[in-house]
Amino acid sequence: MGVSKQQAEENRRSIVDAATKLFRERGVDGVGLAELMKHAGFTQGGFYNHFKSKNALVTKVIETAMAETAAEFREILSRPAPVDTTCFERQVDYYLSEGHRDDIECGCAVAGFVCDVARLGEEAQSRFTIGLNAAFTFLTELVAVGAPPAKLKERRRLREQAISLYCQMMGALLLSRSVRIADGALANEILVVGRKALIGSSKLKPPKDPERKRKHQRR
Amino acid sequence: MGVSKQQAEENRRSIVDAATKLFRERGVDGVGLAELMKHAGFTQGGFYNHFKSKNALVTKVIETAMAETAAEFREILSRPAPVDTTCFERQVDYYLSEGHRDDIECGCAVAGFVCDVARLGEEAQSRFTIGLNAAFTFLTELVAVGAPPAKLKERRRLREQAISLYCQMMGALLLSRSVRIADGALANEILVVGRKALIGSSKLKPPKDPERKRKHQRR
DNA sequence: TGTACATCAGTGAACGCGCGTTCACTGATGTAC
DNA sequence: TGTACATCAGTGAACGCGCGTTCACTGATGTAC
Repeated sequence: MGVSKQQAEENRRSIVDAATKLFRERGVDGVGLAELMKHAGFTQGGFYNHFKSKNALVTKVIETAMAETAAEFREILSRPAPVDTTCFERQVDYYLSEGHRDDIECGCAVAGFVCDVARLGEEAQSRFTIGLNAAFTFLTELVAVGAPPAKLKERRRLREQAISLYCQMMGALLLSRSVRIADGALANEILVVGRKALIGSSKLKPPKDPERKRKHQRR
Repeated sequence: MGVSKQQAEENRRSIVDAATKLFRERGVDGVGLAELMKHAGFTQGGFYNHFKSKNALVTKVIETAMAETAAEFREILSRPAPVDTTCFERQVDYYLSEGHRDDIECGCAVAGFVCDVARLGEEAQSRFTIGLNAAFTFLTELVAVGAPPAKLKERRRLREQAISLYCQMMGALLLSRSVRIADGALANEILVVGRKALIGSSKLKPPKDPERKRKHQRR
């Protein structure tokens, strides 16, 4: 129907946006191109003006989602408000909230794509890796804030802690999602336990500060 | 072609066995009934002599996989050899081994189905819940062994610790699988860090025992 | 115990359907003169 | 600046294919007498 180059670029964006939500919610195999294009506001024939195959879209979607994830992390770290220990806590509280669990289509892209990506090829995985590393680095920054000075010298240790915390956080999210319909109580318990353990463990070896310790136990 | 009732029962089993492997590896949506029946050694028409739909098979597969998982846990706990702290360590070492990560079709059923189950209905999820609870209970037993006497009185705390450790363990397994093809080094790092953190954290509050503490730090 | 028959697991072809992909066509955009 | 034309995003029908499911048929199993 004749469309400006800029408009075409925006339309391509719409397709990727629709896909990033639908793929997360129902899986790559669970979404057809006809439905996808309809969600983006087009007819299915137009798809191949933008991507050479469904697989190419999948790669693009993961790449985009991961780039956005990484950008979000950078944004948080560069805020005028200083990064302090509550930063990590807020992150955990959000990540393991019922809201985030239930909002799969807009939720964490790593958790949303982790299963599909394991079954996809090298190309998709390598885009995924970028976002995953960004998440690890981001968390490393956050745990570094609360870490005792001795630990600060060892970036490796901090990264290890971040990786381990991230696994726990994402694992809890996925498990909570997987039983939500059948057993809401269990699903919520997993979230609560996860928050408690994560926020607790980030303070396991803090600078000696009895006040903080008491706070932790009170939870 | 005429088959005894016992043989028919065994054949149904073959279908479930083939499905449990294929579904784990490629996802429920990634496996067709024709291929599935071929793997089980039959033609596709016979499927509906055993199940009223693909969905019914999915439910049955999850139910069976979860029952087997639970049975395995019971078997471990009832072994003549006493359950000691190495039990937990061995479990973690196996769970986060490269072998277990790469052997998806025979690996942990919870990790294998967690993503599909989140998208399935209540029926499938409720079967899944049974296995998940069994895993939590099993891990609770294992961490109870190494826990200080004070903690033993509080089953709730132990269960919380078990849930949190399980999330971490499964999260690490899934993340390692998701980047294995594109970045084997990162995939292995996740496993190593996970083992270190899990085995370390299970000993974070042990009975005061300097020997054990030194061992932990040496890792 | 032997015979006649109902049962039902297994076969393989066929069903309609939605999939990913291709195609001829449209017409505004963007370019060449 | 105005005109003629190439480009190409979008349409919607069609392609072959594999999906889940159904069906008529087969023939050994299991049952009734």
